[in-house]
Order: sequence, then C-alpha cells, then structure tokens
Amino acid sequence: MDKQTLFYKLVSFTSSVHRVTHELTKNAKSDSISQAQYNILEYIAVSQPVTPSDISDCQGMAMPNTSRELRKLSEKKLIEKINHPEDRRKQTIRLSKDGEALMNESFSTIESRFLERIQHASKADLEEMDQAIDILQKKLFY
Amino acid sequence: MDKQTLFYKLVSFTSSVHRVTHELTKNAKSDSISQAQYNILEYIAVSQPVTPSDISDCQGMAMPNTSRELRKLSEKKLIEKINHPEDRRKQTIRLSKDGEALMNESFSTIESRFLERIQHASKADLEEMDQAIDILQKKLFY
DNA sequence: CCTCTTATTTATCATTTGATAACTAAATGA
DNA sequence: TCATTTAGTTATCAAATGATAAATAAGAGG
Repeated sequence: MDKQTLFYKLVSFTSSVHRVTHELTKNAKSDSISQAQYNILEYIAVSQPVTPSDISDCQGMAMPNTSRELRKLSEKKLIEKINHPEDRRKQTIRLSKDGEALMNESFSTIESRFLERIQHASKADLEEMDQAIDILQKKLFY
Repeated sequence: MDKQTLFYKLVSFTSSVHRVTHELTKNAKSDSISQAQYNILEYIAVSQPVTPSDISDCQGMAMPNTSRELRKLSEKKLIEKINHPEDRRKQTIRLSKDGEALMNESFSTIESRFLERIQHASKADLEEMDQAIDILQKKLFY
C-alpha cells in the first residue's frame, strides 16, 4: 500500500461520499431556504451556540455575505441573534424553535433514506462500518 | 451499535470528509474555470468518455445548463466534442490535451497536500486506512 | 412516410453567490 | 484620551447557477 495508490483510492472514495451524500440530502432541505442558508443552519445545529465570525470562518464565506445570509435567516425567523453580555460587539447565534423544527424535518428525511440504504446490513456489517469510520475520522479526516 | 447511532456518526463523518476535501482542493483549481466547470472536468477525467447526458445526470445539472458549461469548456479548448459514429444525436466528450494538463496540475497539487496530511502515518496506519476505505466504499458509499 | 421520442442547443430570466468599499460601534491599549 | 483593532453591517456590483420555454435534428416504430 504505497501512498500514491492510497491517494487515488481516496479520490474515488471522496467522490463516492459526495455522490451518496447528495443522494441522501437531495430535496431534504426546505424550499424556503437556499443551499448556503441550509449549510449555515446545519452548522449552527451541530455547533451552537456560534458567532457570525465562526460561521464565516467555517463556511469560508466572507463576513459581509455571512451577515447578509444571517439577516435573511433571521427575517425568516429560523435563527435568533443574542447580544453577547460581555463583549457587545459579539453576537451569539442560535436556532429558533422554527429553525429547530425545520432542521429536524430535514435530518429525519435524511435518516430514513440512510436506514433504507443500510437495511440489508448485518450486525457485523454495522460494527465494521463503525470501526472504519473511526479509523478514517481519526487518521485522515481529522 | 444501533443504526441511529451510526447515522449520527455518519453525519459527523461526512461533514469531516467535506471539510478536509475542501482544504485539500482549495485553490487547486485554475482561476480560468468556475467550480461547476471544474466539477465537470473532474468527472470527465475519471469517467471519460462520457456524453452530455451522463454529465447532466451525474452532476444533477439540467441539460440546458450542462450544454452551456460544455460550450464554455469547449471554447476554452479544455474539452473536445466528438460526434458519435452510430447515433448522430449523441456526442462523446473527452478532455483535450490542455484539459488533461490542467487537471493533472490540480491533481498534483491535491496529492501533495494529501501526502503532507498523512506524512506521519505508519505503514500499519496506511494499511488500516486502505481497508477502512474498502469497507465503507462497499457497504455504505456504493 | 409520419409520428413520437431522444439528445442536445439556444435564448432568456431570476436567484444565488462572491467580492469589495465604506461604514458603525465597541473593545483594547499606549 | 486617542489611535488601533475587532465584530459586524450596509450597499453595490459582477459572476455563477438554476429554471423554463422553445427549437433543431436524428433515431425508432408503426
């Protein structure tokens, strides 16, 4: 197993991951938000509470654009902006009740597609996948 | 290892894969093409020869838009459209010499970043990653 | 030959995304 | 206190992407 062979394998693998992720998430997002807005909500959902700067860094989106999208999400009542008590320049962003509900809906659509995909997996298969994910997460996708 | 736990693990894993892929490929594409055009070239590179319909299906891009992007790539001399000998409605798309060169450049940038990322991996680590990729590719990301 | 279907193109338009300059307001620190 | 830095906003513009209608042109099947 030389490194170059592993690289080619990785290219093919990541392409598969992207394709399958796309299949699982396709149309799972509400039509009322754009893809970028969905990505932001997803990030907030798993990392909240976050600041606009966190979002900007993590999504690779310039601050003015992040600010614009957060304003739209706020207008749609999907997030809440809370002033930081100590540093009044900072904000804390959280999903609103509506935002939580919207993301839960998406996640449950995605989850049921995932369950369909692995419906024929045995207990041993699940165990193997679990371990494989651990290895890759730790050694490659850290 | 119940399926729901595995699902949550998968969500976190795919998010890591996307983040790392983004780090590896960031700025690796030539400035002369857009992201969608790069995605198309990458698909052609690993799957050629392909037809415009293949690209449309695989990229989830509507035919008129696929056609437009292929025209732009063709104008940039990065691909060649060859008429199918049997069915004259069909086309065969291939990378041109320039297209090959451009993709090779990108791939080698990405590869060197990958090598940097795994520079401290032992022979056993590489072996483990290789097997983990095989398992996931076969059982989950098929 | 005629109709239907398939593969692709052209044209057009709305929306989204990305980039930049200029701004406000608050903290920081000499 | 005053200059500088940090966090976020507003405004604006260009470019990329997505969606749709309508066209061309060739194969397929009766």
